[in-house]
Amino acid sequence: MAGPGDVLPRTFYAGDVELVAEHLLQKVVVHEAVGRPACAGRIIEVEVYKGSEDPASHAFGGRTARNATMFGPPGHLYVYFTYGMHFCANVVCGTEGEARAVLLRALRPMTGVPVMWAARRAARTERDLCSGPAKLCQSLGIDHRHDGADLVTGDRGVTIRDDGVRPPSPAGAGPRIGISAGTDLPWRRWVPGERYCSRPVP
DNA sequence: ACCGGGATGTTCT
DNA sequence: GAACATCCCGGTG
Repeated sequence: MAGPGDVLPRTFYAGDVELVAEHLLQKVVVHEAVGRPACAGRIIEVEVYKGSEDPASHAFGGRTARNATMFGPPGHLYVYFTYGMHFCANVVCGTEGEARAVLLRALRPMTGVPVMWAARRAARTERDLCSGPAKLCQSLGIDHRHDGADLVTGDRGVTIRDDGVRPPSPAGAGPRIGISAGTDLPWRRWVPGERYCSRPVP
């Protein structure tokens, strides 16, 4: 295998979405695109979205063409387009039909950093590369073509791997960012002490 | 450091 | 027509 560590199995994603979110911290997102070096970053900040019962979730109100991937089986990438110019990536969790997902909010760049710089001209510091859900997609080259990608088989080059770094215990927890409903829920999770989070943490 | 406005287009009411 | 799981840039302190 080309990336660091072992690709996470399907069963990893099938559990309770809050636990999966905490266990995703310190795992490694790898994008191996044809014709360019692989790039990878360590997950340091995520958010939980709980499908039809969560007023902040795209799945609130039921299935549509856009959110269809969320309602599918776990271990796939749900990529959506927003604000006319940005892509954001979620990991589908739980069981098929629940529409639960974990939004990737920040990574610490690991490998292929020059590729990330080339993909994100606006970045001024290394922190700027992946310190936000749309920034990390731009740096890693993740877009609408990756919606529905299988993270276990790596059918579109994207996988998530365990290289032996343990998740924090306890993880940081606080309200989600950029939403107007469900702001009372502490469903943003991060690696305490990380400087590359999307926003300063409490 | 913090704040405000504009970019840009898909999705849903 | 409004909202949007965002980001960037230029202002001010």
